[in-house]
Amino acid sequence: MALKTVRIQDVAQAARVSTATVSRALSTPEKLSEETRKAVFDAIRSTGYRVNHAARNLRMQRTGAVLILVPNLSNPFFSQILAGISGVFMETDYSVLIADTHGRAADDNRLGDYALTRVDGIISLDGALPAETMQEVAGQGAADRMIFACEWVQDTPLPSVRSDNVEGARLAIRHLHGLGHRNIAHITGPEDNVLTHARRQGMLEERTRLNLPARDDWIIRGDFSLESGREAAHRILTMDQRPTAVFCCSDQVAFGLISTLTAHGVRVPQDLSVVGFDDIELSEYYVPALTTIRQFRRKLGARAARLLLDRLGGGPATPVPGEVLTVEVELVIRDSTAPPPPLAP
Amino acid sequence: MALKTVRIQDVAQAARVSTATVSRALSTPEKLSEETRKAVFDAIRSTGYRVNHAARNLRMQRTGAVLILVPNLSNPFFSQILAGISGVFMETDYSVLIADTHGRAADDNRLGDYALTRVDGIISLDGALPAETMQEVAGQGAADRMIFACEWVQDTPLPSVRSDNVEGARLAIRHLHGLGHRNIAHITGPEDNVLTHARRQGMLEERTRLNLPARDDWIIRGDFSLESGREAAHRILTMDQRPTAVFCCSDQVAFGLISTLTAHGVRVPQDLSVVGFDDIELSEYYVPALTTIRQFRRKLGARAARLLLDRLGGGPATPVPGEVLTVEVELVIRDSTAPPPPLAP
DNA sequence: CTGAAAGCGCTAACAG
DNA sequence: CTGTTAGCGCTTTCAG
Repeated sequence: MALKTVRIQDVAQAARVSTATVSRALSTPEKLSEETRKAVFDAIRSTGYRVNHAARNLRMQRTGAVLILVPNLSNPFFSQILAGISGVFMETDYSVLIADTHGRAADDNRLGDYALTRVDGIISLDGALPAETMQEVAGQGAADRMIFACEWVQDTPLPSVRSDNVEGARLAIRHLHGLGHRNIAHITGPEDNVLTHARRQGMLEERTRLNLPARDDWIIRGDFSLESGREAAHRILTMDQRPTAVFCCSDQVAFGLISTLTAHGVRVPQDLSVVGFDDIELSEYYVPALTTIRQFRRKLGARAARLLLDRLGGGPATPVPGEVLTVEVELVIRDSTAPPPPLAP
Repeated sequence: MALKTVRIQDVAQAARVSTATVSRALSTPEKLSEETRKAVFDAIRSTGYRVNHAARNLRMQRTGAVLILVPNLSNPFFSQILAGISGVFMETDYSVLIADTHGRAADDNRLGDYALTRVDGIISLDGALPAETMQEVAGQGAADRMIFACEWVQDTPLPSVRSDNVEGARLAIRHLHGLGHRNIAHITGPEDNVLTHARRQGMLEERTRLNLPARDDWIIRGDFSLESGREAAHRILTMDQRPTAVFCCSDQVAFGLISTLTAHGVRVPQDLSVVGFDDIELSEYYVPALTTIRQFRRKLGARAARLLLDRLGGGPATPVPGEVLTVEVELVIRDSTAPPPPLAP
């Protein structure tokens, strides 16, 4: 601020009106006489006035910002959801704050602090918020200003926007079954994650419905990461009876799996078929191009943003608490799936 | 805010001191008597007080936030830089605002608006800010509160933190040359991008130094994207004389290239070697695992954050304007490069 | 339709 | 070491 800051009062002076009028020109221009309005806007332009948000927010008892809680900023999966969210708020006068919870949400009561004094609302992409944090948020009356997107916390009354994870898993299994696979393994996410449960459930349901064999060691614990895909590959390589197809809880896991399998001479899809989940941009360009369940991440983010906006603005169609908005998913068939090898059992 | 908000005054009352004392307890606790300090902190705890940042910021003539300008949020390359930046600011009382410039930086004077009233400082990962925007920023005295990271704007006095792009390109070419390649192509970034120039320059320098053949059509225009890698592949497939190796300006381009080449029966690295740039997490898990130039993105982000922090705080070692901090890069050799095929010229 | 005036909650002189 | 006090720049009654 090298140049002295232009206040609303300077504008008022230049326009020969009161500060109240300038303020009104900004918020409710239609309530001013044509003449006055023009004078004010001319003054605004000539003085180079910019509103001071700190002052406005203080006065209005709001912060003008929303907080996005991301489990892991360096995971490309989230960036497109962020893009969706960010796109919506860009059109509003809210600023978007982004915080990485690093898997282990704000240890101290930082979240509480933010919830109360730094932001008007929160979108959490992290479903692993500690119960006490949730309590605090709820207890502080911030509950109607927080929603979940993508992930969510079980048994919370907060609304959420999520992909149809169960259906996604079903689609994957059905696709593999349609190709002739019967021995299908699944690499899960971390045990405490809601997505893990939803996808595994869909997988199990469909497996049962189709009467496919169930072996315990075909459910392999992972954590959505590339590394866990690699580990799963090693597990599979040492199995006495290998599955002919693997449904992975994320594309990253699928990449880790395929890369390691390939390095060990197992060909995908000739020897083993792989289905991912997410359809990140890269999946189309993997070798082989990955068959996967597409999540509309941008749309999901945008929808979450709008939902929060509604609640903040006391919008008309304010959804009931606990509402769940489900975004459809779709199967994208590429080159990582094929009929099982003829000689396989 | 269901519960009435606790003000500094309420704390003062509870602790039987003045508001000034409470304020001091928060900012300079060492200047209070043991006794008073304890009383205040007890009161803070019992009342559940939280500072109101809008008020503090208004008073202190600051905003308590920094803005990160990202060319494209959905590009995984940036997310880890963000993580690095975000990690540093997490330790401070600055909030991190993230805005996607969508390649075409804030059309309206939104950036100016932000620069002046919503944030104390800016880190731009976008080197393609229109000149007029830069002018505005400079003109507003915001120049000493803005820096670049990763990308930068040519001929600007603003400091920047960047990878050693030229050296990275040299390393790539040297590696390929060491394997026996002489016919090396390069897929560039967009023409108006500073990284494009730096990397191409390094590439050309080294090619000259090593006395390698230069063909114009071996410099292929791209734009860092997967799609542009695919397009480049098609170009290469139709060349009368194909290069035996390709140095790509980004890992994404390399993926697009390899995936398309593979689909057309060209094997990497047996028929053609490929080197990327960035070393995004996935590169290690690609098929084949990608040989590439590693950028320490997290470190780069963190360093940029600290640089800005210094300038905001008027830190001791405030760097001179225009300073360039260079972060080293390194060659990571994996499986996408090999000696050229024996039969090739 | 417009103006005067009262703060929003906090910090920083300035006194004591 | 602590208290008093004057605003930071804005919006919003309440009058006119």
